[in-house]
Amino acid sequence: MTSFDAGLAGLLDELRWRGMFHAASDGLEARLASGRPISGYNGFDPSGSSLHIGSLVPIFGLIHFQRHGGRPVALVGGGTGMIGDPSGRSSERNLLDRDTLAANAAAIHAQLEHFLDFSGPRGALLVNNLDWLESMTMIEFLRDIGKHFTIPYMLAKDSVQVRLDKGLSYTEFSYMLLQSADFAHLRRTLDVEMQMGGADQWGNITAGLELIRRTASGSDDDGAAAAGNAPAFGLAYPLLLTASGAKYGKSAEGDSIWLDPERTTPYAFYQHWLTTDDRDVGIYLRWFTTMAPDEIEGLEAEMAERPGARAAQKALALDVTARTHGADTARQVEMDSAVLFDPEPIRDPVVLERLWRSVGGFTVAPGGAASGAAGALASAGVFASNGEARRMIQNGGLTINGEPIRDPAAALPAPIGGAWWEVRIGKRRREIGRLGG
RNA sequence: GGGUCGGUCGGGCAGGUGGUGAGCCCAAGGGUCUGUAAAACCCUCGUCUUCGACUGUGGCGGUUCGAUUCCGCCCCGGCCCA
Repeated sequence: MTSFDAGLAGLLDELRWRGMFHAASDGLEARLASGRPISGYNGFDPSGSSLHIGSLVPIFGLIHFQRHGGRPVALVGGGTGMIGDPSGRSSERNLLDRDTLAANAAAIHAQLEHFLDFSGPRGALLVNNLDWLESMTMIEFLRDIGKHFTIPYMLAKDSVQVRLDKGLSYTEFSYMLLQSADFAHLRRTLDVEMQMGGADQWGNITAGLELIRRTASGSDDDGAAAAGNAPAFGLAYPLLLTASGAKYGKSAEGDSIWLDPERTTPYAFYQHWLTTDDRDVGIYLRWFTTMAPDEIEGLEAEMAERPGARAAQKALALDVTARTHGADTARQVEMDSAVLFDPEPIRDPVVLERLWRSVGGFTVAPGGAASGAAGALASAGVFASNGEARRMIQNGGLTINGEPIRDPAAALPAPIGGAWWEVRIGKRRREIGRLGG
């Protein structure tokens, strides 16, 4: 039986239990224990119009922070994102990039609303560092930011050290100063006392602490004196790796799993979590759900007893999908998955039509059905090439409408209800085909 | 700007004295077993009109019966010098 203080005092205990605690700066624990309201922020990259599951780490950092009474601030790096791309520097391109970045920031905001509560006095905030970085003059930057850092200090950072022999541009070298400027700005304008981030961000986080400490020391900042007398704090999560050592956040094919249902369907999203390695599922339950320790440990015990039932994977997939795409959608794709992976092929045209729409399907041209199965499926886009289709068939990986297909040249089986094919590719792929026109 | 070394399958590398280019490792996919997991084992991994044919060694051109190899120009990356 594990339980945590529901308030700020219990935040670090809970993060430790979840395995999400890597490091905290001195005084953070005492500052949280004081129970006084506190705001904390985490940065997000706005270079795309959607977050992907790699962003779930910082998102859940903020979720747990908010659950324990903190005010989460999500920072989109519109300013840092702009200099991050060294190509495309024409002024026109920059203006376009501004529009894109603004759109991306809005899209990210919408996604974060599924995870964080933006309402009320302690509601989450979204800020864009373009708003203050863009107007800062070079003189201001050098005088207010650069002045407080020594070259030896900057060179000592791990992130710099590993790049010294490979080379890094001045822009990249300066990145920690920009991030420090963000932190100092948020500290000053929104009273944000804490920055959260992955372990790889720790150097940049502490650089921000350094800047705030130096600029705060002259002026009085009595607010921080009560408990934990530092003016600002940092908190880092560990780096998350999969059991097989791969970089977390990519699908088996190397594609990102997006939070945007237009990019990754809720069905594919659910499937991604459902096929989680046994060795990872306990970690993911801790990191990507808010389930209580009892519940997670119960699922783990069940998995140890009857691993084939995959109760933990199912619970994980349903919970994360519900949080990301809504409870109704999550239940729907859960049912769709059950139907698609039932040993019995689907015979009901009504069900097939629904799946064709919700799970995403392909269309076979009227003439295509008569030609060989390999060619028909390749031209319908199910396979990347004719050769891939043949290979799959020859390896025994294709079943259509319950019939194993062994001959690439054989015609497609008769469509169910005159229009539908249920295609099973390997153990995991499921596609619904429709006779098109 | 000068010099130099490189660019070969998704990634990392081999090899190739002008005569059929693709081999290794990893990743990936299929199969068997199980559980839509892992491991293990087997198979596959350029394209096509597939018992056969056609591409293909950064790009464009040249020499040649024939170019990955030789020549010229260009693009990209590493290192050294300015």
